[in-house]
Amino acid sequence: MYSVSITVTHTSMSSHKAPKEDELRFAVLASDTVAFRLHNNGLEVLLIKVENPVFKNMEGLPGGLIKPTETAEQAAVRHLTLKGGLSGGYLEQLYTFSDVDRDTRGRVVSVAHIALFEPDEARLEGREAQVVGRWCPVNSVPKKLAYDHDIILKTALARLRARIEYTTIVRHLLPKEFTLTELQIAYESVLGHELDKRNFRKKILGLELVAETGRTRTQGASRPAALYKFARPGVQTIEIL
Amino acid sequence: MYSVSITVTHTSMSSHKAPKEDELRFAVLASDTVAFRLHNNGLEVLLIKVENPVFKNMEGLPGGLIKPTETAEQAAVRHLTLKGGLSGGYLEQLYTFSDVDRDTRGRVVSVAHIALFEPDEARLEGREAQVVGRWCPVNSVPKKLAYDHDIILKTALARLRARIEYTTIVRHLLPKEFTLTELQIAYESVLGHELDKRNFRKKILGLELVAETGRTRTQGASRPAALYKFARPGVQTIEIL
DNA sequence: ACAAAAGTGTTTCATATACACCCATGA
DNA sequence: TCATGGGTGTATATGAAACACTTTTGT
Repeated sequence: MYSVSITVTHTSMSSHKAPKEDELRFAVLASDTVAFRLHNNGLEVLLIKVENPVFKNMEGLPGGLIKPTETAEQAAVRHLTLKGGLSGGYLEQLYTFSDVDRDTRGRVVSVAHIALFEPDEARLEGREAQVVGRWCPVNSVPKKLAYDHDIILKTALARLRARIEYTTIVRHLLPKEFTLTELQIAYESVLGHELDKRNFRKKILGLELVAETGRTRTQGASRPAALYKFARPGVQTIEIL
Repeated sequence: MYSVSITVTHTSMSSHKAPKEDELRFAVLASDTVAFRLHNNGLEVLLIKVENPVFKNMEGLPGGLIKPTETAEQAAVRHLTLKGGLSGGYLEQLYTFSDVDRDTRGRVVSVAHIALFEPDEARLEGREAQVVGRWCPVNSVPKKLAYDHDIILKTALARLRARIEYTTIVRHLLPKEFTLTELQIAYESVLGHELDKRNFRKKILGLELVAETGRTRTQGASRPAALYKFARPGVQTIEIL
């Protein structure tokens, strides 16, 4: 079924003598995902119990093998469903980690992704799946994670913080309808610092990224907040020059 | 030698029944590189003759297999040396292309990179290597390239254009010492539009990205130009917010 | 009436843009 | 002296940052 005929005529495959298939197919392909959600006004990552005895009692990122019949992205989705009962969510490729010794058990190349979940999507409900993970505030993540998952997480955080500044990815951390305060808290949670309310609103509204839904939400004993939605579908890039 | 023991206890590898090693190592890992240089005030890409008969008479990107003992980056460097006699250069990971059918001969997952060469480094000199490539102006690239290399090139160009705006990657397309006019032409070539000379210089000097070397260069019958170098080593990110 | 969160404007400062002429050199 | 590319400044407009009070609701 996945026994494919590899001949060595491709520019991407030329070599002086034709290698045997064993030499070509030497690595295991994996997919590890850094899943984020917002909770209690903070950014959280999904951590998973690791069973490899080398990393006894350590946690790591959810992930798993890529199958012959699926892309790296499809594998990421599948493993999130399997490990966390997570469905939906937004996925974006992060980086491919190919260090020769990154896995203790042999050559494993990992295509890492970032996943973002809206609050409703982010419940860990293992129905048919065994749920072995927990959401952990990014500031409380154990210093050491299994494998090179520290590095993957660090890379993911840097990327998320960079991209939230010039894209509308933040939308995938929020429900369809949200208040401007919720949007501001989302930015603050990811960036790790506070923003001025008036300037924030001026900027967001000025860019016409969001539109009023006309609906409002009342939260306890206070003035009702207008509900907004993102004006255009998908993640858009904000022109900076 | 590359017979590694893969057991299925990793969080990244759990599955209901343990697959055999053959099933785990099903894909060929490749590395394709989009190599850029500046030449005649324009941006050029390195294209290579493709030997796969499915893509008869088509060109593609330089690339090749990743070996069991090297990272994706090391493979990229090795193949650039092999195919183009190119050494040195700056390399940055672009994206991993894992579509199941992207290669006609079976499952090949490609970790693509962007490579930037300074004018001196960018000569195609096949010494021990067979040189089968040519530098092609980005605007004259054939509409159809082999495999999914159109998409890889498009992705690379978008990334390069984005990153030149908020980093100092452009340094790797220029010699160590350069005039401000050369720097401006580099930006214009990559971005594809002209810039105002006075505003450009004000901005570059204001950011203190470059420093005068004290040396000058005389070009024909005109005033000598001051030579600059980048002030700090490596690619730095320019704060935009 | 009060507590709690929503909403709103102005001033100041820095950066972006538009634009045209003089300078140093080799031929 | 002329042709060639190098180098410079100012005025205007736009966006960023700092900053505090009023509004609407539930209790």
